[in-house]
This record gives sequence, C-alpha cells and structure tokens, in this order.
Amino acid sequence: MTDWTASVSFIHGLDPKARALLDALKPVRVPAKTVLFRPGDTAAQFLIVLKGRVSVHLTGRTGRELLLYTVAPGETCVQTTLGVLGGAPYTGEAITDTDLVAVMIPPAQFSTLVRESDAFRAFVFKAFADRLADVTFLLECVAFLKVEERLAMALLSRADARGVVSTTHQELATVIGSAREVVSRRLDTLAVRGLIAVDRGHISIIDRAGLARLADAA
Amino acid sequence: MTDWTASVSFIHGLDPKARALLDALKPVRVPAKTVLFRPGDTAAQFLIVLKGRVSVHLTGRTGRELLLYTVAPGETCVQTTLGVLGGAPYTGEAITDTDLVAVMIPPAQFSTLVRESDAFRAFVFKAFADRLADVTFLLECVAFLKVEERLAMALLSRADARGVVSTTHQELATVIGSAREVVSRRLDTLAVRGLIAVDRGHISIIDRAGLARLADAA
DNA sequence: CGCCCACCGTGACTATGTCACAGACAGGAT
DNA sequence: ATCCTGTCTGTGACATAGTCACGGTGGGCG
Repeated sequence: MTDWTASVSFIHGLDPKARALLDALKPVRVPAKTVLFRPGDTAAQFLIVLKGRVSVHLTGRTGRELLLYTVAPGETCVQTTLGVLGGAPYTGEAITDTDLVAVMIPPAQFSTLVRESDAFRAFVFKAFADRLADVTFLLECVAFLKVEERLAMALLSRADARGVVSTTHQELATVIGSAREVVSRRLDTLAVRGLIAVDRGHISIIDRAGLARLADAA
Repeated sequence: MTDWTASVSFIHGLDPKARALLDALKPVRVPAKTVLFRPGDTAAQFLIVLKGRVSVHLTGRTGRELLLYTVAPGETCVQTTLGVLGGAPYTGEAITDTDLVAVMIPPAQFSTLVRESDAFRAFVFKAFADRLADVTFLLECVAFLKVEERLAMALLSRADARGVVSTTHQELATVIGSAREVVSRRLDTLAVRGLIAVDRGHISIIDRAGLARLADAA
C-alpha cells in the first residue's frame, strides 16, 4: 500500500513536494484493542488514521470512564499534536476499537509540512478546532443535561438503519458519562414508556420521534 | 500606545516584517462587563488580549453557568480562531471581567502571519493546545470529582496571599459547575471542620494543608 | 431612615452515583 | 445434552448533588 495518500481527503490539496514527502512514509498496522497512549505519555509522532477507529476516553479514580471522542479514517488524534508541539502530555487513554492502519509523521516532517503546505496546515487547524468543539459540547452535555436526555441522544446517534443499537449498558454509560446501573434503570423507564425495547446486547428504537423530542430538550 | 507589541511575549520571536504588520494595528478598548461574543456568533477577527481579562462560560437551559476558561494578557481567545478558520460558531459566552485592551487581527493578516511567521504559528498552536487541555481537565473534574474536591481546588487557586477568597457563593458555583445552594452547604461543612471561615462576600482559608489534601484526592 | 437588591441559609424533594449482590444468558468444554 | 464460566443485566439501600420555593440579612443609597 504505497498510494495511501489517495485515501485521505486533505491530500488532494497538497502541492507535489508535500505529497511526495508523505508518500515516502509507510503506514503501520495495529491490532484491535491495543492501547496506543495512556495518560502521561508524550506522543512523539503525528498520527493520521487511514482505516479503523480509535477511541479516546478519560478514566476517573472510581473506575468510571467517559468517551472523549473517536478518531475515524482521515482524521488525526489531536493529542498527538499536543505532544509533537512540545506541549502537554496525553490526558486521555487511546485504544484501537478495530484493527487499525495509520500513518505516523515524525516531528521534522510535521514541521516542514505545517510551514510549507497551506493544505496541511488547514488540516491540522481544523482537527484542533473540531476536537475543541467536540470536547466543549461534551462538557456542556455532562454539566447541564439529564441522563435521560444524553441517553436519548446517544441512542439516536448510534442506531443503525433499522433503529437497532448494538451496545451494552456499560458502553452507553461510558458514552454519556454515567454509571451502568443508572443507564439500566433509565432504559427501563424508556422501555415502559414504549420508546424502546431492550434485549441483551442490543436496544431497538420503537418511537424515534419520541426519543428525538427528549434529546431536543438540549 | 503604538508600541503594544512589546507587551506580548511571543512577539519577541517575530521577524521584522511580521512585527511591522502587527504594529500597524491599533489596540481597541472595551469597558468591563461587555459581552464580546455569545453562542452562535461567528468571530471575524483573531483577538489577543493586552490588558484586562475575559471570561468565557457556558450556560445551560436551567440558567446554570460554568466557567470554561479565562483569557489573560498575552493570550488569545481561541474560539475567535475557530471562527477565523471558517469553522464552527462560538459555543460559549465571552464577557470582559475588567476594562480590556486588545488587538484584533483581521483574517487576511492572520493568514499571512500564520503562513510566514514560525513564532506566530507556534503561538496559535500553543493557544489551541492549552485550551484543549484546559477544557479536557475541566471535563474530567466535572465528570469525576465531588463538589467538595472541586471546591477545595477552586478556593486554593483563587486565594490571595493572605488566604482570602473574595467571591460570592454564586461565582464559586459557576467556577466548579454546581449550584449556589450546594456550594453554600459545602462551605458550611468545610467551616465546621475548621478548614475555612465564611463571611458575606469573602472566604478565609484557615487550614491550607487540609484543603490541599481534599483537592489532591484528584 | 427606610427601601431595595444582592447575598446567603434552609427544608423538602428529585435525580444521580455507588456498593453489594443476585440472576440470566451465551457459547464453549465435556 | 449438560455443565461452567465469564459477561451482561436487575435491584435494594444508601450517599451525594441539583432544584425549587421560600425567608432572612446587611449594606448602600435616595
């Protein structure tokens, strides 16, 4: 896979020199469930995901976890950028959800690209901006919204075309920053009200509009 | 005040051309308690604070507020950057705490600087990185720490040399993302335990080590 | 001096988080 | 088929936090 640059959108805007520089880098493969970074690590490379997904989450002392964001193909893990820029160490834990193919850009090349390529610079800025917006939005949700509202949002955003959400209560709890027991009980009340149906390992949305109404209160 | 560039540290690293470009801009003055941006606004200028302070906070439907971060002299309000980069609109509300002197950099100049000045680019990246770290840390606190712990941290960080914190309970509540009544009650219990003394409008720290122990649990 | 407004205290109630278990199910092993 | 084991889910009891609706209090200012 030499021509990986074709699969990342911002590459199209790159000048030939920058593109050649990137083409010289070989993608790395990482199996699913691997811990890429943990709190305190300082990333030394700038990472761009080509295939697969990485999720980054915070962990509290009590063991509770909160999903910060996920990194999809064509995106970068901004926290690696913090490290590359000589800034703060990693504050979250990054784990590969699936088998991963990614490109690591060493600091020297990163500096060159950011200096000389408008398109690359725009990519990095946008990545920062998006993450900052993500995290701010998440903060707003956790600080101000009720569990039921966050749960409705999470269910709607994770449902497949048939309205089925295939996750455990624990995973939902992580996504909305709550505890499994709380999620279980809330799901119960939603089920009693006829909005959803719960089964082991997956939840079916019955009244999408009703859920949307709950989520919209935000 | 033509020579304002002397008062911002990153300027020292600028090449003469960039510095001249900045020197041509005239600082603006804004009175205290002015709303600079509100949710939904799209900032058109990149803002650097020279004197005074801006605080940026989120507001929930219930009227509860949460202090996102403050912008001190020499810093920038990154959310304006999001706007300048053509990204998302403002999600917080920015209000001047004090009378403010600031420089507004129009998009054209911003682009030029970011392309041609290594020092300016580093400044912008660092601003992003710091804010992202700030917001992530805040999220971690709100999601995982108890009110008492957050309160202890807030008191310690806001105390003057004599250990006096001059804020209302409401302001503390905003800082830690809780409600005034909750803060009042917690302050009570801290006072009963001899860690602090409360008066109308200000709180005195009596046992700094004890508070630090509470805050450290984090 | 009296009034008003920002601050603070309190009780009652609801929502959430935590802990400690118990039950229930799936899929592999025997 | 039966058992076994680890994961997932349900529940009760309790602690902590947030919300609502007041009442009290003190200081500044007309």
